[in-house]
Amino acid sequence: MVSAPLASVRSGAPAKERLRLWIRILRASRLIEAVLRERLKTRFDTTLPRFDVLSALDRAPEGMAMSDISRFLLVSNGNVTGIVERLVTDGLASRTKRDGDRRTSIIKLTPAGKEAFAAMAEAHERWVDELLGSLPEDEARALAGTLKTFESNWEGGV
Amino acid sequence: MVSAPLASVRSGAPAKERLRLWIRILRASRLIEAVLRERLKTRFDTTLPRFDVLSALDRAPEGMAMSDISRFLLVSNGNVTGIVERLVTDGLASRTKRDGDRRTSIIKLTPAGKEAFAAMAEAHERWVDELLGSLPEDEARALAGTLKTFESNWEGGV
DNA sequence: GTATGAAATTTTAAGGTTGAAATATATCCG
DNA sequence: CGGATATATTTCAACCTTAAAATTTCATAC
Repeated sequence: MVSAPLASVRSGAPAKERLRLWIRILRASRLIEAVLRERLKTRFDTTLPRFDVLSALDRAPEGMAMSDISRFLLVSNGNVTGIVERLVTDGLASRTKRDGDRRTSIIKLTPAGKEAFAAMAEAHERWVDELLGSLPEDEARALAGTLKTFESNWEGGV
Repeated sequence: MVSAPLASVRSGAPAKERLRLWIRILRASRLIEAVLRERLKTRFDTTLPRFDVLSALDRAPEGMAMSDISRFLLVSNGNVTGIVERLVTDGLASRTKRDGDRRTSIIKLTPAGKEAFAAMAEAHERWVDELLGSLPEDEARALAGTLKTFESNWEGGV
């Protein structure tokens, strides 16, 4: 035995503290998600996963491969298959083959998809602003900064 | 027309700022959840929702009604039905009727359930500590405080 | 060119999730 | 008492989600 576990050495009781933080992050995101989901349903008759995919596609006018979408949204490949399928059926997205690689589909928003997303995005932004309205501007910025650093560290570390 | 929209008056461009924050919260929680889910599966052959229910039950030695569980975990009633069903099948939870009200079931951990949860909780706490390890202690505390306030405001407002 | 392995995607099975409808029980009030 | 209303829960259909297996296509090395 060379030393106590690192975690115990770092400081008082960090594990408990971080666990509490994690629970708070989880609850906050679930509270917000629940409201957004419900509003997307009642006002636009759509779902959060569909909105997420539209949102990803909207930032990529040149289109995205299926795997780009799943990587960006942090969901599995098979998951995206079904959602895109329904978006295509509904006329909001299109899929074409990429020249030179018949494995890859390129998914794009259709004009109808762009239009539908624009309306949703506008409402979505208002809702989020409302739901997070109790956070003072500076705290929001600080929080975002901390989480950004966290996410950056993720790629390298974990 | 009396005034510009409140959001625009409060300060520069708060909506965008809060939207960014929301996206970061969402991504952070998805990143962490993905790891926890994968580890619960490989090391304990269970799922995050099951773990969540066990965790809720563990804090309530006297047992919980189905609706207590769903309210606490922020999920729907019907959802809990299925998860508890499987926990009971696996011998980790028990359901009994409450005297005087035959609508209500009281769900409790069995001894096997307590034991299984204890092992998982210990690992879970270590994992979270590891995954959030890149956050300095003071930032973690600040973040938790902000989120706590946010959650408190929730009940009153929104 | 042809085997071999890598890459992109879909399929499949199991389970999670919701909102709404259905069921069962309790309570309240005239 | 008996009907109306409220509460606790389950059922249902549709969709989301994952991990793993299967499929298709590509790239590389003989």
